[in-house]
Amino acid sequence: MSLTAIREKFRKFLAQKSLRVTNQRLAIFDAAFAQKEHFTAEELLDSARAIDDSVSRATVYRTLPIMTESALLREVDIGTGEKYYYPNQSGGSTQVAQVVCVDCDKIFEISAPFMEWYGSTVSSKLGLTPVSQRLQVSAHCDSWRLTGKCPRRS
Amino acid sequence: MSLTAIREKFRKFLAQKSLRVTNQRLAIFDAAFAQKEHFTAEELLDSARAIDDSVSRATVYRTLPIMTESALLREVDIGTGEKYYYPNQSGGSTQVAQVVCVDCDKIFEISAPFMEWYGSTVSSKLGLTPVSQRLQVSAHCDSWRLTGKCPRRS
DNA sequence: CTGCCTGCAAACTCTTTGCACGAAT
DNA sequence: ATTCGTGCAAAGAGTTTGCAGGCAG
Repeated sequence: MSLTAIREKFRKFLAQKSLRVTNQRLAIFDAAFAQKEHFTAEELLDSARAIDDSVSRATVYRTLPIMTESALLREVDIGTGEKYYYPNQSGGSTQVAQVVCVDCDKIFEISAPFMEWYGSTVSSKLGLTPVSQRLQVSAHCDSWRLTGKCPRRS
Repeated sequence: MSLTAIREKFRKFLAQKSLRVTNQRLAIFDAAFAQKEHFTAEELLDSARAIDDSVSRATVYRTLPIMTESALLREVDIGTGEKYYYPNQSGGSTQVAQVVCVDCDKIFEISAPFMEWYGSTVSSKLGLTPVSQRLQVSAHCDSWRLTGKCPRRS
């Protein structure tokens, strides 16, 4: 899906939910889809301000849930206190696991279709209906194991 | 393992690490092992104070990592902001997944030995060495689906 | 024009920390 | 007698929210 097509999808989502298309929301959208890695709210704020310096932290925090709901962004919580986001290029609701480097917090997204099967199997045994599942692996990079340093870390 | 045996294990762990056996630490220990469900730091504080009312929030927060390190407690982060804990009766380091009811936050612990295999497989492909893995399924209880109410919820 | 959106700053939640006192070894 | 552990209260991090003014529809 092209960037303009996705931006159009965002406009439509806003319209459909009777939400207004503001410059700030568009700036945040553009900033989000310009990211190459997972990003935090704070990083998104910086990028969005480079596009439209009137964007405030509050608006970023108010816009993120909208973009997550509309499946434009994915939210990842790796338990570090802050949430990470990344553009959902695929458009679908693919099941993904994360491998997280505990040294630099880099996140790798790994397709894990079996997760959904596991979720249903385990839930039904408990009389529950699964909503979502997450699978995360924390790991050291091998260079850390060998040299005590993570190449991506300060 | 009996409760007194576990309490003894706690004393030994403290001694071995040159940590002092204080009334507060023992009260927190007893409070933790009296819990029937997963509990939060705040809940543990309440229970511990019922045993020794001199226990402070700070000491609970300082003791939890000690008990987690010593494998007496397990820590679970389900992404709700606060961490949950529960006594590790088994003594071992079993791989467990969680099924979490999104209505009442009840946590079910499910044995999932394959997680470790998955973690190593996926990590090695990325040149990483796995440290830990977590698998969580969020679900509604069926009574919520049918009646719109969760039996355990306010 | 109406009412949603916005920026600002204060509030919030959970957890951590600096300090001086008190207790375990 | 040391030194670690403690309670208290303040600080911290990330996120949310109340309010008065601003802009989209």
